[in-house]
Amino acid sequence: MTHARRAVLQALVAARAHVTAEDLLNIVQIDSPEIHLSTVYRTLDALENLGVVDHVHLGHGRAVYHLTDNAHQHIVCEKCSAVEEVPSKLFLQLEKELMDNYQFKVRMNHFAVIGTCRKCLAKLEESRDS
Amino acid sequence: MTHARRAVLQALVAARAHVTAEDLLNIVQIDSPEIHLSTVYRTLDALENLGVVDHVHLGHGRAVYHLTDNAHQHIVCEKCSAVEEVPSKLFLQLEKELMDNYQFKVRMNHFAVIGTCRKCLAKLEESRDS
DNA sequence: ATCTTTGCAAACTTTTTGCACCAAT
DNA sequence: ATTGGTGCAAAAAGTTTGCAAAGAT
Repeated sequence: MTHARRAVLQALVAARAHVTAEDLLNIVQIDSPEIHLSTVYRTLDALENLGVVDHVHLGHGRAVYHLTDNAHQHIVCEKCSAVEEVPSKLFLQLEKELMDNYQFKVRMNHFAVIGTCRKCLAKLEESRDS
Repeated sequence: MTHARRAVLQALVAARAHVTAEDLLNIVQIDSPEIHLSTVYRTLDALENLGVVDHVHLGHGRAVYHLTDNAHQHIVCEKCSAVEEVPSKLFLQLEKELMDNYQFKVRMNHFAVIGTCRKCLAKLEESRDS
């Protein structure tokens, strides 16, 4: 357990949400500006191997990291990029079906579910009306 | 409609499966070696805007492209990278729940569902026994 | 003393872009 | 003739790696 690792882990706990590697870098650099982005990646990698941390792809580009205990999924609007969390239990039936029919054990939360959010759907409605 | 676009579209139809931009490049270059990777990307982009093509992220790195009409999802094993297609109807209930509870219109197939496939699960069982 | 981790710079992978030239209507 | 598409090379964006120096046990 080194200084850098402690700092990254603390930042991750403090963030209490999905953060990118760069977000974490910005947080840890407030107190420890010498810490490098590659150290953040290596620490996250180590923490993932320990099963403490997971990363999720919310969309194109950057991945976000979070502590493993959060039992939720992410739904991401492809129009406005809004991210919402939804409880994992909505996915239970799908997980069961994939297990029963394909003997496939889903790790559902690795990718976000993308689509169109409430607000953007409403906007689309509006513009169709006019 | 130019030569390059025709070639890319033909390659995509011929492939009849998920292919990466580079796969497509390799196919079109058999007959038209002057076609460039950036043209493939630009053509795919144009075709996506027309709604003819979709791309899916199967895992880290490259995306795969396919014609829009294929109504299936991809499940990808994170251990062995095997890709399997599953019918969209397994996802209907989830789509309905997200719509009813969150007014969120899923575009389910943009990301693959990742997890562990039958074979790799079996291997894990074995190694646990020994 | 040994083995691991760090900082740094540089590589890497996939995709996008600027630009001058060429092709399609 | 004009608008848009193409080839190329180079940039971007996100992540990974090689290495020598520094740190942990």
